[in-house]
Amino acid sequence: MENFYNYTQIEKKWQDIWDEKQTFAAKNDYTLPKFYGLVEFPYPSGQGLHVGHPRSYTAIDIVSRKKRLEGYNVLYPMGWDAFGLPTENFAIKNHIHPSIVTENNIANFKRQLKSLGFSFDWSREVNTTDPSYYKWTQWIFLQLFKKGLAYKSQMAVNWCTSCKCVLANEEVVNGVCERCGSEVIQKEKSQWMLKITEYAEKLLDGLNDVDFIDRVKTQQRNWIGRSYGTQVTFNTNIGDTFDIFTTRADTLFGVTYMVMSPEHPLLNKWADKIKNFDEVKEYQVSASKKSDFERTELAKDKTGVMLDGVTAINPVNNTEIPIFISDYVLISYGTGAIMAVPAHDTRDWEFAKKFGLPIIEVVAGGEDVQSAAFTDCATGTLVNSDFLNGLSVEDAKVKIQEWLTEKGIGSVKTNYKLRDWVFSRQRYWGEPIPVVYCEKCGYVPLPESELPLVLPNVDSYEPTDNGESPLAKMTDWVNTTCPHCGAPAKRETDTMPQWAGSSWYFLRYCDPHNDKELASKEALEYWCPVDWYNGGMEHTTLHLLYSRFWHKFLYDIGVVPNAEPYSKRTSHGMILGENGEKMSKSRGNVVNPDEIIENYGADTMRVYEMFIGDFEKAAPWSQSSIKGSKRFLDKVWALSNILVDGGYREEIESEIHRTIKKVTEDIEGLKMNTAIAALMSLLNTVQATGKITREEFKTFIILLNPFAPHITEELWVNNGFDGMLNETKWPTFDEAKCVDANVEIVVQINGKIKARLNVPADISAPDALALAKGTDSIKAEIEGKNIIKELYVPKKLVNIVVK
RNA sequence: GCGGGUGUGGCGGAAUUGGCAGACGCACUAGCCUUAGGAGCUAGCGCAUUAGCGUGCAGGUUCAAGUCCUGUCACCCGCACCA
Repeated sequence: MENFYNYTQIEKKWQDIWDEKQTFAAKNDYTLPKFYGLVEFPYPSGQGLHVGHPRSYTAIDIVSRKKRLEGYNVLYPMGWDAFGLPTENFAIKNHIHPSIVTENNIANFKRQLKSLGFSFDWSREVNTTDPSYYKWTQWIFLQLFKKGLAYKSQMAVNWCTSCKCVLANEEVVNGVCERCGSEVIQKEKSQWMLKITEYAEKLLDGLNDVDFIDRVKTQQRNWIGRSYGTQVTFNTNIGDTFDIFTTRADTLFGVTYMVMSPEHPLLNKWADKIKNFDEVKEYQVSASKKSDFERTELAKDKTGVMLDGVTAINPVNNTEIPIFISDYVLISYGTGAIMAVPAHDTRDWEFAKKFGLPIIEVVAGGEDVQSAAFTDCATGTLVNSDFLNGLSVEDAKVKIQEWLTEKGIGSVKTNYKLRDWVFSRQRYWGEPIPVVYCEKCGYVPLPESELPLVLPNVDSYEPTDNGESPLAKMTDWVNTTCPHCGAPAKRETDTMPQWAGSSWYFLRYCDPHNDKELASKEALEYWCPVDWYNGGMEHTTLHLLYSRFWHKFLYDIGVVPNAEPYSKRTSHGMILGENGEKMSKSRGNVVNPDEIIENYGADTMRVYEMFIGDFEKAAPWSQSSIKGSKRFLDKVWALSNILVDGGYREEIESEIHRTIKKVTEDIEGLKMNTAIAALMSLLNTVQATGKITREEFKTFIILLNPFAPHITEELWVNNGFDGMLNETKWPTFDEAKCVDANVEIVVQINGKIKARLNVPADISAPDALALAKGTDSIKAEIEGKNIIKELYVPKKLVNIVVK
């Protein structure tokens, strides 16, 4: 038999068999133990599959295949997150309807995925652009609307001055339009919002109950950004009061001025009290003109205007202090106003220096506060603070809180960085928002019986001049009647963002053809939660957070059985170009999966991507390293040549047990690279003996099967094993048989290796030490010296300390 | 600035509770085989020609440190005036 196998033919053969037999279709038998493995469904772009996609898909495919061999009923589904801007832009540019572009792209992606031999259950394929799917996306929106979690709000959006069109944040690159390179400004528009902030607490607390990798949990926690502090009411010289939020109420005696955001509503109310209102007005205008980009760039250079005529009174000492407006205070966080403590806050310190304001130290223990702010909360003692003097920061916070509460001017307050989710896009290629606007009734939800509200098929889906959705031009579609009062009304013409369809797709996989509900109760009870979800870190604060939000909402209204959608979340590292840079067309370092499959085969591609390095870390592609994986599979193929009858041979039995243990555990820990290394080692051992027994061979190819499913199935039938490999059982190991009867230990003198000994694995410490000291080379080393200490670490080493 | 992470051969990367650093693979070198080799097989492969030195750098704990502690440098990712 030749040493090379015809991977093209073999892989096609097995892919056809799996397809035809529906080998990997999840069973609807809800009595079986289940495993729900999930990977992020792709956006079917025109570029086709990226070599990064299969890294994630292969890993969970391996887990899924192993779980099946272990007897689980496995759901490993795939679908298409197909609404979105690139498709729409491509459609506009090439004058092809987005639905056709989508259809073509999906066909290409599907072909590519199938050519990699993933064990997806294709009978459950979902597509977010399919009306029978987005019917339920719209349905969920209606439930959110009914519960007051979807609302309209006036807010600033990105506007391209040249395209005369609203852009999503992703379309604004370095402050200019991604498509034409023109300036992007902020424009006020009315937008649909989802009240994700209402779930901030639940989203945080839920993290304690799930098995997510730490960096995902940390990133979500930081993003939600809970901070505990105090809301304090300040009086003014004109009688009005206003609130500020602080986490450092202990520093109240160090407050030397106040700052309000330029957008603060009290400013207009105070217009006639503020003597320099013209100046204030001017500052407000210039602040509003700054783009986010400029605001970030100018972050270090503090600007502001002092109010002339209105001052604040510090409640702890009745000192009159100035009020400034400055854009370093954000209207969207806390109360839009702060107390400034330059001695103990870096930003306040910079501002105070620039405007020549006093800096009063109230926490001692740092450097001179005139040269830098002392912000450490863990050390330091209160000074210049009357009744707080001598306390630690921690104690002072408690005491001042009590004092403020007693006076009725301060209360405990929790704030979040998380903002509500801007949910509308002025675009064609998205789910229509199922709401009608009636002059009399306002925004009225469509009756559920009218869902899906189908995206009308239009000839022109280009953005309009005035920043409205292309749907706005479809007057036939737009003009309707109010579901509430029957009067003429207009449909909402904005569509949902791409994140909508992907926020619940994993639920649909449980029961994808259901036309009565988004999925049946029984299906959800059985399959939820997802047992293992792998995806990119870039989705941690977007898709992953959004979908947790929707899921928690669906749980609250009784649609899903669990509070958390995913039990376990892992994340893969990126596959970089050969030069170590991110793969991109412009860098010219993109690797095409089709070419790899053509030249090396899908099994080699899979093994290589798993062997490339630590799954969680980025790894550069290497065109020469991939040959090692191919060579490995060629050698596996050649094992048929040296196959003999028999069970595990005594001399390699322990290595086989160790390998089963290693591969079994490594797959669960996503350490695919070391699992493959263990299989390579076993192969090397077996090859050195010149033969392999049937039992050894059987174990070996089952262990390899999840990694390289085609070649192993072929070897299975070629060598006369019964049935199909995927119907067999995962091998088991015996812990007791994982160790050899004899092991090599090293003998160290003062920690330096001086000899190696072969000893029985269960040798006693005294015997091991005696044996070591009886060895010639060791005898010479300890001759005439004092033995201070001697140790035996079982199965590892002997260390003799001499002087 | 804040948060998270990473530093190990020429390269990708391995190393249970601290216990033989460099598994496995790539590249490379020599030999074999071949009409030929971007194929295969065999052997070698951290540095240093010896007892020595080696896991970013400097200390420390320990019989023993890639692993623990203190300090420090570099790079990567995320957020970015969140009071």
